[in-house]
Amino acid sequence: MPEKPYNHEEIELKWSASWDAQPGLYQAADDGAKPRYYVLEMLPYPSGRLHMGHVRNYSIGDTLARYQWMRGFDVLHPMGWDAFGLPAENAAIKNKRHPGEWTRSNIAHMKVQLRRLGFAYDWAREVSTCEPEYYRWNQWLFLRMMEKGLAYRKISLVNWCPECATVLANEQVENGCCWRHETTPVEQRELVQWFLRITAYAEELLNDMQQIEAGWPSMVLTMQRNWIGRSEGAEIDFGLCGSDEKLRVFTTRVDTIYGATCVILAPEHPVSKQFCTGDLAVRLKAMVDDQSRKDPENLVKDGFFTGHYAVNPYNGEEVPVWVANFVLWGYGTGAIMAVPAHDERDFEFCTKYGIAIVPVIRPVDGVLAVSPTEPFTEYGVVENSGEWSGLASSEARKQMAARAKAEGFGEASITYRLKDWGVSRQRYWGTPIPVIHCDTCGVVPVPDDQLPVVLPADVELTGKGKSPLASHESFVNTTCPKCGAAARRETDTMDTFVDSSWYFFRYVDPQNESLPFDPARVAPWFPVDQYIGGVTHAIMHLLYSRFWSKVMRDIGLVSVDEPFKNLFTQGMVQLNGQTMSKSKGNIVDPDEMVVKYGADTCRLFTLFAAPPEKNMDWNESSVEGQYRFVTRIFKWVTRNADATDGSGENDARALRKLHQTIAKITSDFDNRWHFNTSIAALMELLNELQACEAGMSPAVRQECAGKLTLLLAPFAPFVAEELWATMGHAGPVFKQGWPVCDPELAREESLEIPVQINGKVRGRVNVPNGSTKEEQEQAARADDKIQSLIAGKEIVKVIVVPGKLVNIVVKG
RNA sequence: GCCGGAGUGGCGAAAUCGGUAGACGCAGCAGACUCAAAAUCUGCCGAGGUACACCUUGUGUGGGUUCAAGUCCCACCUCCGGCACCA
Repeated sequence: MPEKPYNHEEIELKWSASWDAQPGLYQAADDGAKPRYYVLEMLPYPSGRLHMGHVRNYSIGDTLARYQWMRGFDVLHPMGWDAFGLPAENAAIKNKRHPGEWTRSNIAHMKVQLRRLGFAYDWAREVSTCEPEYYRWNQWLFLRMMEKGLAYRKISLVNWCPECATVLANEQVENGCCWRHETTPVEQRELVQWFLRITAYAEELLNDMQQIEAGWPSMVLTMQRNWIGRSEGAEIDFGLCGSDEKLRVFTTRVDTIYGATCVILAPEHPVSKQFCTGDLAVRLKAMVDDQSRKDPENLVKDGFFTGHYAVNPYNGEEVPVWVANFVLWGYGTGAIMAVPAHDERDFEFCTKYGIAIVPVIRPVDGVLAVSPTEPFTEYGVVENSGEWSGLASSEARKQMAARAKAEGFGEASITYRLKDWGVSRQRYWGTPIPVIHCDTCGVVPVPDDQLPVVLPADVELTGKGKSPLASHESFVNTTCPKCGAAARRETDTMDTFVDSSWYFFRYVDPQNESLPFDPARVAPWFPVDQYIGGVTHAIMHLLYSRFWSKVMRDIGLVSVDEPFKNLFTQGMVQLNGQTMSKSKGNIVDPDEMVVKYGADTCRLFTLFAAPPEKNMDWNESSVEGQYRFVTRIFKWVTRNADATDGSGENDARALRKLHQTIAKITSDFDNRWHFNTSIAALMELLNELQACEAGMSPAVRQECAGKLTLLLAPFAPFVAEELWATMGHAGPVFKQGWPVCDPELAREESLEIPVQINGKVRGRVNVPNGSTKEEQEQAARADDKIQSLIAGKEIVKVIVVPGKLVNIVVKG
């Protein structure tokens, strides 16, 4: 067969149409006949167009999915849409289009893009979170959480983004600003809000990390561990002078309590308000409202004495009660005991205001400081602390907390940085929270058989004022399911992170109308074998998903503790070292790439440019290199596929490289996913085959053409399918068996090994593969050049690493 | 400040277990083909030297361990990510 020219457009459009016409092509059999493999990529927000980050994420996942098909697994590879969210509302306001219409047309376009790129998704399992068929189960699950006390309402200070006109979860606040509006400071507002009790699972979220330690990047686990922020300590009640009330503080260093020289309250603490009257009330108000507290980096410690005193329960000493801007209301009890001798912050504060500094801990091998110039914050030996003096810090912590418990003025306690997940959003385009407010019955859950609470379509969006649903009368006005009286619907919607916290379960049973999914169908697919997405979701999405899975397990829907066995976080796609973004105007459009070079080239380039976990820079001229590679491989295979001539003197050489390449790529897949080196190995193979071509027999040409096509298939599905069909084989190519390396054929007959003298390479000798140490040493010594270099010198020793090198150590 | 990760040619990178540093590709240079160009093919391509099948030097900096260090240890510098008054 003469070589064919490579026409990417013709080939890709042809196979694209063919694959689209076979809806069952990428479906999992789900019958247990083959071992199952679940490849999951984070579902996109339907913003309108795919960006290069999507292309990279999905190229990695698709390559893995196709490889696992070829390895004989029953692969589940679904895709869906994280379709609720604020951008749809904003776009609707701007363009006077309904958010649903905007979202659905975006989905339609992006789906075309995904298909054009050749990603092998089972579209029969497509999930779109803005459809009532999906979000009714958000509501159903929310009601189950209410029943278990895991969803609750409370008044609290919450993060409010004025730009979004809604509340944000703690996880959605970055540097005091909204995660979507990086320059908009988040305000604190006191509102009644719905919360999910993620803190009830704090301990489990920490402990179960050992189940996924092997399969998750340690950085993500560390970030989650820090976010949860478990801290062991004690809560201690200080008496208030002239009152029966107590003031509770949290400390991790109760062993230092004899050094406490004041108690400090957060400005928001109720006792602060109680103690501050007259002028102090004005100072307090100013401190509460002070926006600069949002920026902890530049916050200057500031505080004032309330005029009140508290009593240290251990030694009866009276200490002044202060209010200070650096004490956080949201952590611990919102009040601390200040031990300036043993805490950096307390030292800074007390030095500034001339509060006494009393050292009570000495270094294990040192003496107690007299008038310290800096705090000693490490563990040591307790001194000047009554009966506890002489104890080691760690021991004193335990014993002193036990005493507090025994005498009723405190107890050992564990505090978390993690707070409950605020899920209320005062926006339209989200899942309505399924409760009804009745004047007589209070908060009443919507009964299951009335789900879903459907978002009304006819809503006026202005972006101003309160939640759009609140002014929709026919939505708001309803009757109480309990007493039948007139009542009002809840008008807040759920955080969209609820939607993405369990969608991966729904994929397994996406049409289920009586449950979120059938537990029996879901069980065999979990945990997900491989989850792939950006590290930006390390805390929010991944922590919420872990939490939600545990709740579903406790409801009896799921049998695993952890949803994702293996997590892979891919790097960002950048242009000239900068993140691509609309505001910077440096977006590379995948569509243009596909038109110009084809999907195969686009995919190969994203995989070749860098290992998948690293950030990669988009460089158009490098893309052309991939196009050249695809063209060369296409031409080589088409002109050799049914070759009839050739001597065969290069057969062994060609087959050796072929089988070495099979081993290399298989190992890349199984061990580390460095597809850049896999593709480099394919290039090396092609270079070698071109060099050998004239001397290859027809049978070996065909053999190499076929295997090369199979090795290429996970990376460049279109051209591989075309070549496979050209060779007259039945497809699809990604369901063929993955080539197996024959170690005999891959084996090198002789090896060139370097000969070093004193660790410097001085020559190279050829030895038969499998030579003994002695044979290698002999070959090295026999080399003319080596002989002349060691002549007359004393050989101290000779190190031989079989197949690797010979190092002769000489003296003189 | 604390916790991670990284630093290798002009560029993206490779070296997976301490054993030939720079595979593979991009860009560049030279040549072949061509009236010419593009495409394609061949060769060269870290730096310095040179007798060009050779020598010296070289993986952020400075030390160390080792027959041997990009890789291990100590100290430091720079960049990226996360956390950051969490008591």
